[in-house]
Amino acid sequence: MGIPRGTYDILPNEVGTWHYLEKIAREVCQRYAYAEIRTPIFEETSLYERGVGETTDIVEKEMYTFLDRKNRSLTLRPEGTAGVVRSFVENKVYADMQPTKWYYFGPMFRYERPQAGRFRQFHQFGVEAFGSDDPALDAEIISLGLDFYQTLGISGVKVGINNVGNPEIRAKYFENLIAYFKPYEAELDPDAKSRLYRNPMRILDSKVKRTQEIAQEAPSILDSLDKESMEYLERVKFYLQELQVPFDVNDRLVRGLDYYTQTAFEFVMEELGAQAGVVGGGGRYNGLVKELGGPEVSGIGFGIGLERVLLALKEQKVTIPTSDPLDCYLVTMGEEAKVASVRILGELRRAGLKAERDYLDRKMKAQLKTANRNEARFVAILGEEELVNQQVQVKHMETGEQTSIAMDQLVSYLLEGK
RNA sequence: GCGAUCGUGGUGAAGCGGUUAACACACCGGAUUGUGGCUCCGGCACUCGCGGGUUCGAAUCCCGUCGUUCGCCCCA
Repeated sequence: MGIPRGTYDILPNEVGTWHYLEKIAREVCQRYAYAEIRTPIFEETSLYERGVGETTDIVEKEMYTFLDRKNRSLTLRPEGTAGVVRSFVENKVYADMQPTKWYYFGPMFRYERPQAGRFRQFHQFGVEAFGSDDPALDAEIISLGLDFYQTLGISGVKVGINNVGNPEIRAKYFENLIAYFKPYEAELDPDAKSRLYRNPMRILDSKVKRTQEIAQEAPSILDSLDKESMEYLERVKFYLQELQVPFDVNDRLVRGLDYYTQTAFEFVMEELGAQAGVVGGGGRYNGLVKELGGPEVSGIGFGIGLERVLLALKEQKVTIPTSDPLDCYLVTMGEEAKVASVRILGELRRAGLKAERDYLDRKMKAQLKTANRNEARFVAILGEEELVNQQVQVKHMETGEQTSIAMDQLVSYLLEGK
């Protein structure tokens, strides 16, 4: 037996880091007036088939799908947006005042070969906003994402944006691309060839040299955009400038999910290696709410991969404040003292102090060592002599100073120093 | 799904065909009958992912298998 492939335990000494990520995410969202939503970790399989798109890699080969005892097909969520949109529709939140601005946080599941910054169970922090077509909202979302990285202390995250039009425009653009690539078909690498008729946009960011050369002169989607989409892109750019968000327009930027319309964007950190460089991505999905049974309400959001954020923090040697020192470690000597310590320990804890004692019958020296390891601010020593006098020796671990105080004064003494 | 890589104690690692599997850190104990962070001493792998094979002999070679890490596809 072992842990399933592509998963990992977050041990207590790492949990502090995760708490910190969540805390920053919540604080940033709070500033932008987004509220947290929690949806199930699994959904009906058809939600993803319809929402994410039948021909996407996620749906074709990466879903953790299973039948429950009544033979319903369920799937562990591979991404966050579909479930959130389902909830938006199912709870008729569109009937409330708009826009609706939500964020979420949690594990996602994709059956893939693990790699740097890629796991089968991984964690995303995501944001979704419904009910507005204002390009200022696109800019707000992008800016929120960037703010998250910056607040964490990560620098050098680049924003790439594009406009992928709408399904009709994309269909037309695909034709243009196919027409362009067709004469070169024999020269394309096998991957590119197989994508030619399925999703020619993917050929554009090929890493194969010859394919790259051919793709260099390929038509840009920007030339296929209608006036409305072009203008939309311009407005988003304008608002990003207003928000002082640096960005690059990247007309080759494609996202892996079918539902994107208009704005598509990515957060990239080049130094993180081949796969992990994209630390977040998102876009607008104006048809998705309707596709999933709701009214015609537009939406936009992003997903940020937290394992990749962690990689970035490590790469940039950003340290995270996680220490949680003990207020008092109770050192006992002798059976009677040990018994008496139970009551004292209880009092300390009820008074709100983080307190601990030895449970392994270790010697005083070992107990002090443990206290030291646990970063105890104070140690209270209880031996036979103290017991007789109803006193404890209180030692301040940093200064080494030690004083004798009455047992019933211990709580107030420790609280004073806090 | 494909390619490569590695798999030795709690951790990081040496050993790469021959009687006792280095070393460091961590952990436990002692030096110090009741005082931590430093120092010194001692303890801690009948065994080298698992299965099979080659050999007089394998942690060391071969095959398989499982897993790791990295890359491809794709993505966070």
